[in-house]
Amino acid sequence: MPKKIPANLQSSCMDCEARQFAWFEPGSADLVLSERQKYRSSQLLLERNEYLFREGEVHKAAYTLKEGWAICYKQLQDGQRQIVHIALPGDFLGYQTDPEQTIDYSVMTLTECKFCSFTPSAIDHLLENDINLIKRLMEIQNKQNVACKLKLSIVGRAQTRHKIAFFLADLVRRLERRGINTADIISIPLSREDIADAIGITPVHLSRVIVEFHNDKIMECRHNKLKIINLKELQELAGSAL
Amino acid sequence: MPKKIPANLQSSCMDCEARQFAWFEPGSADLVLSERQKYRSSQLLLERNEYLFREGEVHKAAYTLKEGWAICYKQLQDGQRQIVHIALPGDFLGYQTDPEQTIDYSVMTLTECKFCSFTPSAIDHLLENDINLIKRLMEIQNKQNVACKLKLSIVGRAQTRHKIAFFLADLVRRLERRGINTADIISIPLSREDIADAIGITPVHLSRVIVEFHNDKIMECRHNKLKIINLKELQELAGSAL
DNA sequence: CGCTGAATTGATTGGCTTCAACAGACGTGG
DNA sequence: CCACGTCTGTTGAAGCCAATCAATTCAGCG
Repeated sequence: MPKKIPANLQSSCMDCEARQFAWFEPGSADLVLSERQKYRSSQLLLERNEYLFREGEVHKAAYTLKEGWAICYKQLQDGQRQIVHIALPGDFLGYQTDPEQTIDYSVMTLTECKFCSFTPSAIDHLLENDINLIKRLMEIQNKQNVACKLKLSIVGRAQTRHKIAFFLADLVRRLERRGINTADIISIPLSREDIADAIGITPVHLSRVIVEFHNDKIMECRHNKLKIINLKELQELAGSAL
Repeated sequence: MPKKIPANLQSSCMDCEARQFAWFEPGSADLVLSERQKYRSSQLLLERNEYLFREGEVHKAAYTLKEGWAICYKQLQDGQRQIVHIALPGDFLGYQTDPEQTIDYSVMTLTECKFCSFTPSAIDHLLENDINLIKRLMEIQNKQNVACKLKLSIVGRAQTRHKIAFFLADLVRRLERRGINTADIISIPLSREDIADAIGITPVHLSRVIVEFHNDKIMECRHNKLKIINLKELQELAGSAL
């Protein structure tokens, strides 16, 4: 069950580590942050494997993921799952220009997660009074768009080895920007099935190719631990895309 | 070569058939349309198989496709092509929040095409003075986002028959909304390779499955002509997604 | 220590690609 | 108007990559 964090225990936007990548990014407008924060409706705590919202629901809030990992996915009628995004701290989820519309994907936590939520009226108010927030929101949408087209082209046309390399290289880059030392062993709360569903292959085959990568001294990936051995080669396999 | 249409021959936004789907959509603000039109920088005429812009370029304008068909695609390093969108009249192309950024996809015409172009400064001016245009632009980005995630999930996880059905059903729906009678024979300027590159299979295999569909009395597709025989079944194959 | 779920590994199948040959449509020029 | 070349699309045969099914190993945990 999603748990609302009591108001007196909620943390401030000012101290948020995720802010660097989030809607309320740092900038010259820091003075008005406390003003903005008023419109952050509340903070939410979810356990592992809980849903923030599910595809098909009319779910009117939007969220910034503050802490934890989550997956955004769509489901086909035959039950097949395509993960469209691995959500990391700072990612903005669930925003729709029309809040009455059913949402087109589900968000499920992979770890315990903290979210900051925004109601449509709060978002409206922020947008109407802060041109920088509008621009930033557009930028976020734009980036999501670019990333989605890139994934589409990789999933549609790349070879399996390239798909895996792309997925990992992309993830590593994003973790790096969040201050994680990716030269060490990295903790990754993703199952084989999660990765497979993100790149459109089966977990069985993924397993085999990961062994290949290990033999080729590119990377190791076992027990939710990822160790990049040859980042340069991984990125080359991933393509100039990164 | 792209050809600029002389100012005195440019058509008005007011009479534009594509407007219904475009940025300057009809609405209560029709009175200010002539005001908006001032910021439409110019109109462009392209022949078949010409580029509006190419992936990797710094191309600062954005466009509404007014007439014709075009493809938006990305290219992998090995030359593989993924078509990310079939552009039809009204579609808004090439917009980026940061005009200095290189563009992430190419646009090539499939037929003679007419485009209405907007410079970044014109867009900025429009956005700063018309809250409805901001909202409309957000809505467009949002829709593109939703569509891209849907394509990703189909290309990643659906079976070939479903992919083809989805591609065609989606196209038919969009043509219908543009006033084309899709019960008749429809002219489609797409080669086998184009369709194959949109759904991530080979043209050879596509050809075979199209024969199957013909035998199953679902649709025919030959010589750039498409005839839907059993729309209901096509849509069912395509999935509840539509 | 045994239970459970995930990951690996092996054997087999099959869907799709690849390669190659052929047919059809279209445009051009004789 | 037909011959010719080109390009696109179709068809056939062969092979391979990845999926499937099943058995085994492994890690985590009570």
